[in-house]
Amino acid sequence: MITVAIAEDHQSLIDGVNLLLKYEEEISIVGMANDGEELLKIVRLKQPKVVLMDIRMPKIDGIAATNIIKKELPYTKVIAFSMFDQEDAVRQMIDAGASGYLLKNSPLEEVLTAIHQVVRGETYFDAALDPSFFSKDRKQQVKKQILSKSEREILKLIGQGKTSSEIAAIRFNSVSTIETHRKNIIRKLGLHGKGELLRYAIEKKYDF
Amino acid sequence: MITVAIAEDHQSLIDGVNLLLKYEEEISIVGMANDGEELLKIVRLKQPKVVLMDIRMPKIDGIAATNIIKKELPYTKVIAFSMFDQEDAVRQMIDAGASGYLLKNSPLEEVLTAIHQVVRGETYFDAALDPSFFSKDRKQQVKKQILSKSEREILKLIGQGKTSSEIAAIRFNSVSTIETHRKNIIRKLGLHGKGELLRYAIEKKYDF
DNA sequence: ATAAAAATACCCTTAAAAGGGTATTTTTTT
DNA sequence: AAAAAAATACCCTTTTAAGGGTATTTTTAT
Repeated sequence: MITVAIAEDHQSLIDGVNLLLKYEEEISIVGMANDGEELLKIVRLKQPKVVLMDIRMPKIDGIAATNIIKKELPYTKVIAFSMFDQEDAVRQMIDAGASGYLLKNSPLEEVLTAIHQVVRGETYFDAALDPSFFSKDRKQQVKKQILSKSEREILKLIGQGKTSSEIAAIRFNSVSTIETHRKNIIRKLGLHGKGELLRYAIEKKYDF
Repeated sequence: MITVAIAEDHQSLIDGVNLLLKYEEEISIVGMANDGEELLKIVRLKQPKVVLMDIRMPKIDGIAATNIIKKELPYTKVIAFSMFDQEDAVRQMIDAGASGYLLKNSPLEEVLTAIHQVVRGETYFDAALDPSFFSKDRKQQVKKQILSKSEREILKLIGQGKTSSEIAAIRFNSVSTIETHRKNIIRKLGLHGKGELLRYAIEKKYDF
């Protein structure tokens, strides 16, 4: 039996993961927490094999919590479960000892894959992430299309509230180019609808 | 001399406040921190009269930090310095013992007013806040126009990524009504430009 | 009862953004 | 050298948001 604890700020996400894992016979959710403090209590008590860890949490954030867990219970695998890709966050989570990094807008089935992979001692990183974070031999685990350098730069500027024409001016591109990049980013990340890209860009900025 | 410490995640905001307070002869910034842990160290060491406290901070959040400070140094006045209005945050900061609550999109001069007011033993709350949080006799301190119930509801939905037509469907209003509300919210909060309202709504959601 | 505030809903225009293409040039990788 | 990927830039349409009004009804407070 794979025991799992979930630490997640947003109850809806907990519910979603719960719904998914509830019917997995080899996986059992032994604890849920809405903040880092609560999580640590649960982890100490239940000693789960895997922790699905939100990075952004009240009281104790995911990075701090991961550090504490890996120190106290080094065999516990931590999978970061974050709203969006954020370079600092990935770096810090890996440094803290996380075995995986999932994006919340990924299909929930990825959670299952990641759990099985980390209990086997492997790592699992979602693809919209910058692949330079993990060593070459892990590259094949990056399945989804990732954002190119330009795309990441533009995403950052979008997150700063810039419009396409402002970004075009900054980068000495035509507006068309930025709009093409926007469309490619949207396609690669699987976003839909008007505000989604801006939401992604803004939340990514804060999600660490 | 009024000694002030600033705890703030975003260096640019620290710089801004610093620039403002640098030329105030009766105010002296005795410490700056980028996270709650660092802040507590500084506060214990320097014992400032006033702490400008970001709510959302790494390691120890503003609410936890305020609780600790008010316990250890009850004469230290804490002014919450938050990106946006968030009911829970205001409530929790007041409970933790904060003497004031500023919004970051307020004019910087308000920081000065707030500092002087709290050292006199008074409170200072920014106006885009729901006035029901503070007692009637403090109402006159609420100067700016505040959002009405509908406006706050719509702001919440905007923050959830809903478009005007979706919000109209949810609330059984016409799209025109929602658009009018949007315009009024924008006007009341002093926002400008395309993504600003969405940015405000999204960030508000996370700022606690 | 009568102001004042809030909620409702429309008019207009403009500017983005998004969703759908195609296409060329440059850079990188094999 | 050839293929693949990234960056560039245009075409088209539709939707949404925003900035500028005006205006009626409903609710709340004095």
